[in-house]
Amino acid sequence: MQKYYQKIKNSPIFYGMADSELDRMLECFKAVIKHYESGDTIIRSGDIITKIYLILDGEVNIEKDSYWGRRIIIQKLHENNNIALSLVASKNTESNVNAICTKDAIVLILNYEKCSAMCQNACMHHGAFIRNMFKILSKENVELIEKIENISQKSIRDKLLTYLSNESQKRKSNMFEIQFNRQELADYLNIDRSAMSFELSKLKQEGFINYKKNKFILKVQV
Amino acid sequence: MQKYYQKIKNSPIFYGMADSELDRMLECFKAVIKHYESGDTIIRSGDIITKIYLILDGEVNIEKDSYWGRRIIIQKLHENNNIALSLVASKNTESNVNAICTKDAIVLILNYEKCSAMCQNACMHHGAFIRNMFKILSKENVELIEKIENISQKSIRDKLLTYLSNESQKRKSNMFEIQFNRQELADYLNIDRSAMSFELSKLKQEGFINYKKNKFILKVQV
DNA sequence: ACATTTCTGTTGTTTTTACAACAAAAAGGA
DNA sequence: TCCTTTTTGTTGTAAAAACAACAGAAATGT
Repeated sequence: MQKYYQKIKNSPIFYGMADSELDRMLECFKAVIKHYESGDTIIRSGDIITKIYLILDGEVNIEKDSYWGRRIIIQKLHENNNIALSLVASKNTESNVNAICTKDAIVLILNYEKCSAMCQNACMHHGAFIRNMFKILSKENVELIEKIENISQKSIRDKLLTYLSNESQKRKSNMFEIQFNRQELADYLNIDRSAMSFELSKLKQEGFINYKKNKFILKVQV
Repeated sequence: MQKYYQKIKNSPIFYGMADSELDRMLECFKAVIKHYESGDTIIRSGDIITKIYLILDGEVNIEKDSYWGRRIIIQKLHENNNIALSLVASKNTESNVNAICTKDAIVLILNYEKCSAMCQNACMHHGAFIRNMFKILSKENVELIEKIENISQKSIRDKLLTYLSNESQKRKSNMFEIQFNRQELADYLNIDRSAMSFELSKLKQEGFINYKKNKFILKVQV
């Protein structure tokens, strides 16, 4: 735990807390560190969730298997993102998604139930904690709406352009690197990989974009 | 304001507050009531948002016009739902969606900025308020993920079955009424209305579902 | 450096969807 | 009630996407 103290301290979930406060919070939440390897399932659809998972390092996909066996990537999560916060907070304890580790990860696990139930002792700072989580949730919310915008486009071309221009806006540059490989991007946008590759080539040929592997350049403002 | 006092009091956003507390909150937030007529635009994409809108009655669609002029319905909101909470809370003040009134609405408008900035006086209960909003946000989050699940399905048929079975689960009955008319449902699921109608007929013919107007019956567990 | 595996791009074919145009049914108003 | 308007269902056609199969490029391990 000590090894990751600085990382934990810098996490937005504990933003603005002094060391002594943080220590008490960690104790109150019965915090533990757990390591996952790429490919591990952190949460399986159907699991009863009572803990919050804070990613300190690595990469985790939130996925869903459709009834017909197709994978849907809902989100890709990294350092400082949380898993299951909204689920636990909404008392909706049964997960309906899978959390799959895609790059070896270090995860801080907080027993939220425990603390929120009988929070008399150390948690004068539960207030600050809630405010932080509130901010995190609201940001997630905005991101989910953005994802809805991306996948709500009519054609493969529109989905790509919307996704790329949203990424460009976020990075405040028309030159950026995306987090997905082609298959993952296709799963994220709910389109066929090969059809997507084809459309990307066309967009490159027509001069709208340029790319090499995961580095993209938007040539026109969409 | 007095006219709607009971409705405001019962709203989840003020859950667990005594009358005196509520009064002070409303003052602190400079709360006002505003009426909108069906068709009115409450928020336009691009607007700078600093207030939270709580729907006391009526219906509001959160929509987005794609660059190419197609309408996307992101959410349909009713009594007790809020508009712009996540936006304001994430300090992301420029709206990128439209909020359109679809049935005459009564809306309580709260000046969130004002209060959260200099909250010394009445707001000992700001804590309870934040906790309530936190819960609301987390619920919204779960709903957005459900919407993503719905529209991430591959075919029109799968989208319909996923949507209908999710609705059925929420109402805990295989017989339920949906909130959308056909055009709205098509816009929500991002599909063509006529193609959707055709698929609905087929599903009915094949015995998977039955429906009349907005009343649906799921005949098989999907 | 080489072999092996994974990832990405290309092409033709089949399937699905969007679109347009219209018919039928339902809702609303005078 | 009848007329008008809105909503929903049906059909054929054109366009787009999925799928499959494979080639080429890049990454990985030895």
